[in-house]
Amino acid sequence: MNEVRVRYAPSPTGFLHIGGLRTALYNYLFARRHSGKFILRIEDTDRTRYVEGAVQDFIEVFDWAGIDFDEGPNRDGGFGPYYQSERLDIYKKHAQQLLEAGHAYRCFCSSERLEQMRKFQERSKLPPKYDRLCFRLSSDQIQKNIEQGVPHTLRMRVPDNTVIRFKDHIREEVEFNTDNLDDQVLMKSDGFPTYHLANVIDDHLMKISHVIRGEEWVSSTPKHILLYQYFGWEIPEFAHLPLLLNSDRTKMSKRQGDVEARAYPPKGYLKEALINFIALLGWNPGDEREIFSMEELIREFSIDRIHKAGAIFNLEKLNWLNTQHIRMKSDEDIFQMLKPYIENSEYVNFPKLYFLEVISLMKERINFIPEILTFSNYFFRDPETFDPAGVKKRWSPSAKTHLTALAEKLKDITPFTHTEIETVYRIYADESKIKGADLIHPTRLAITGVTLGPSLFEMMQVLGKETVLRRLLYAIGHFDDILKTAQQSA
RNA sequence: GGCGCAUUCGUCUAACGGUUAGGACGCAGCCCUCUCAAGGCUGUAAUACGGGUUCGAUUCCCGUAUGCGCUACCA
Repeated sequence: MNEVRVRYAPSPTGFLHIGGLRTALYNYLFARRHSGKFILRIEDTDRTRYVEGAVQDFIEVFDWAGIDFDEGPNRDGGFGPYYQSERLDIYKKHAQQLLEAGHAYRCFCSSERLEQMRKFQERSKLPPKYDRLCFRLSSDQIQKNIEQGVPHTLRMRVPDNTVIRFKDHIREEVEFNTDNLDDQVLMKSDGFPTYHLANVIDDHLMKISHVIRGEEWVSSTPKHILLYQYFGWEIPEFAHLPLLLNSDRTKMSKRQGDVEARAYPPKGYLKEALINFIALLGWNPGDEREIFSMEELIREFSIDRIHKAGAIFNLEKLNWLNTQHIRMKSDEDIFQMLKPYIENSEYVNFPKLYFLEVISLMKERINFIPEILTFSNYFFRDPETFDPAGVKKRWSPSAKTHLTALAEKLKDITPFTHTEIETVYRIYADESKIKGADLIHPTRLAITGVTLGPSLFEMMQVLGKETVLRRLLYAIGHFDDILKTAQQSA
């Protein structure tokens, strides 16, 4: 195999969506797997749909996700420029070449005429194709039109009744008859090329070895092959990826969940989880492993194992993968990810060391990074409310007596470590002939206000003696009020 | 409508002619346990349909159905 060179070639008509991210990822994995190059090319030939900031968004998301391209905007690899809008001369030159060889012709038809023609064809149940009116123009007429400055496009001349076959790495052999192909516009009247022309020229000039793109391009591939043949160029390998779908099996779009990749990081998704997840949407290693790092994906990835059918983006599995990857992170890494949320919270003043301790207790209990702050806010503030159901279940008059006695004992514990605390609790339970649980639950409720959370004794250690005693004393002091409130809450 | 592509548990998927059709998410139950998670175990649930080919089809072929893509001077 020659050097592997692949590209992700988005059109900046919107921010990067999940499907695009997966296409880019597969290209990237394939390139790295084969020690090749991954190129980012911006296909900005449609000036009417251009979205400001889209290119910036692509680059930011790739940067976040760890998909680094070898060539592209601001990363010259000797095959630039990488914006198609800066390559207009190249397209013009090649278009001229096709024109001279008779593989393309000028079309002076107005968009009004084309539209009427299409409507008629639709009504008559004919295949919608250009009727080649301008192909039959005499050279005199063409000359006259040009002199009069009639705007025109350049269309490719598709041969009649010819079968075009190509081998797709994912779907075996695909076959088209050229009779079903339109004389595609190659150059628009504004001087910009269409996707088909620019794409083929750039893929060739940039020495792209494998075209890995979405399934929506399968039906245009025969046109591209024709162009390669017209130019006398070597045809690259093709792999058309299955589409990503909404939960109702329609093509993935907005309205249903977040399709823009940029929406995921702020929600607390790890790049490792997102990458892992989308890699598995249409690909699998052939065994039962499911957790992969980028390095492992690069090592294992193979085009031949890409699935054929479209896949629904299943958020629940992504969430599960997120918890898996969170648990594999160090406390320090999680702290770094949590930092922006801390800075935006009222807890900014707590020391880093304290957060690290909270993280080590919480990281196996959360699905998303920011939940460390929201689920366990009792690490940062005294409880103001007490879960009524928990109170009703756990607070008995005897609990008040025990809590009072325990508060007294806790004062003397030094160092205030979870083992020491637990020992005191266990001994007290034994002496009082009650179950540990009957002490633990009321204590938890008293110092956190809720019935869930990490191991009580470890939590007490992190909170510190002072805070624990303050909360305990408060709860004992308001014991009856809290109980009454809980009972009233039905 | 035409052309193309696809079709295994609800979802992501494995099985490339012979399996009690496997795994994962989700859901349910049990175990563990100071709660919640996590973990362990068990359960739940699928080859779209109809014909062939074959000793034998999830697997190969042909139809049908369904879904999706394309059918622009959009990509």
